[in-house]
This record gives sequence, C-alpha cells and structure tokens, in this order.
Amino acid sequence: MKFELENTLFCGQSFSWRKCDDGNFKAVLENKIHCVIEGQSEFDPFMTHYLDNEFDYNGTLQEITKLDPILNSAIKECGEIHILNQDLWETVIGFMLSQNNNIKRIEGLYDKMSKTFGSKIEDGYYSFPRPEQLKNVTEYDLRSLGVGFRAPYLLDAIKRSDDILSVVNLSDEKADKILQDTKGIGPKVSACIRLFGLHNMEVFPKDVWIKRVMSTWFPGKDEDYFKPYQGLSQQYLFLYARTHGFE
DNA sequence: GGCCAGGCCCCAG
DNA sequence: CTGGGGCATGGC
Repeated sequence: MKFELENTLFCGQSFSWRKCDDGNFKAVLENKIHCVIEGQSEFDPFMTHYLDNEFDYNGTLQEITKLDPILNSAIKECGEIHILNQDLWETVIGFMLSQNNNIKRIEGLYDKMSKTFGSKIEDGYYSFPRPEQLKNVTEYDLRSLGVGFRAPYLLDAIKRSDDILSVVNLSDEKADKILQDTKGIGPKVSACIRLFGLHNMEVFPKDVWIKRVMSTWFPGKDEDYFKPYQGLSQQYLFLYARTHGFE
C-alpha cells in the first residue's frame, strides 16, 4: 500500500501544516521550517520519526482490513495514513482550540497564536509558542485573537503546563486524569491529546462525526469492536465519513 | 442569514 | 449519573 502524505497531514490530527501554492506542505516544527511534498519517499530523521515511518503500517492495515468491511472501504479509499508523533504541548493547545470549532478556524487560531506569541523563523513562518512564551499572556490577549470562551481554558493549561507536560512519563489512566483536571479538557480532547500527542494508539476519540459513524454504521457496537486498533480505526472512520459522507 | 463546528462547563433533576 | 442550555467566533 502507498503512503498518503497529504491525507496524513490533513486528516484532522495536526493543525500545523499548510499547503503552499507550489504544492509543497510546510510547517514550523522544533523551530525549523519543514517542507515536504506528495510522492516524497525519503525524509530526514526528524520527519521520519514525526511521520511514524518506522512502524509497520502495511501489516497493521492488512489486519484491520480483515476486521471489518467498512474499515476495508475506508482504507481502500484513503490509502495508507499514519498517526503522527507530534509535540505534546502543540497538541494540547491545538485540541483545546478545537472544541465546538471547525478545522479551518482552528488552523487560523493556531497561526495567530504562533505569529503573536511564538518565535519568528523567517518572514511568514513562526514557531508555535512554548509555555514560557505564554507565561504573561492575559485573558484579554487571548480573546483579542478570537479564541472566545476558550480563553480561560488556555490560561489554566498554561498555568498547569509543567503538570501537563509531565504526563509523558505516566500511565494512560494517570495521564488522562491530569489532562482532564485542566479546565476545557474533557474526555474527547483528552483522547485526542493522548492519541495524537502521546501516541497512545488504543485511544478512540469520539467527536460529532465519530458519533454519527457509530450510530449509522456500527449500531449496537462500541470502540471495543476495533480492538486493538482503536486509534487508527478511528482516524480512518473520521476521514472517510468527512470526505465520503454517509450513505 | 442561520446553522454548524474533532466539546465542555455548569446546573438542575 | 444523565441531560440540556449556553458559550465566542467565523466558515459556509
């Protein structure tokens, strides 16, 4: 199966990437501009790990294909997509911004936060701000960017950033609790952070799309049906439902 | 121009 | 513990 770079970067797990007019995909990660393009097969060490290219997706997807016919269709249509190894802090804030929001606007807010509080790499490219860079930010500053009712949530996350970043060393259950102790992080946002920021591949985030997917395509079933491939299954169903629609 | 968006908080029962 | 209103903002 062929790796689908664009589907991987734009399937809703990351808010860092932009498609440029020349067809390249660009993002600022680790204070560096990264540029990749569809069809590319060689990546530098950072991107190789970021794209999770060391994992055997081919074998895993063959297993999932056998699990269920709808997943089989989703995998056929979407191709080989990977779960990224993203920075935890960027994932935390990204998915806090995501609640009751749409992806276009999440990306816009993500860019505004980078431009306003991050470090300039070169013209038009800014790193996403680290917790230290957000230390003195006020609720007014955040509301001015357009984050709306999420402003106090972000402030709480900034205040608790040390605890939040410490969850990399904790068990899944403890990580989930500490994340949800933050204002504005509930079950779904925590699940997204754990899947996309901690690479907990057995988490199954349930947003409005996945709830629709479950009630229409998998009535009576729950996430255990997809064991032990909950994370990947969820991402295929999310992308498939959004692009293909419900029939 | 109203509906909706990768939900969560808060408060009633 | 479960259900539903309210929430800022702007894309469509």
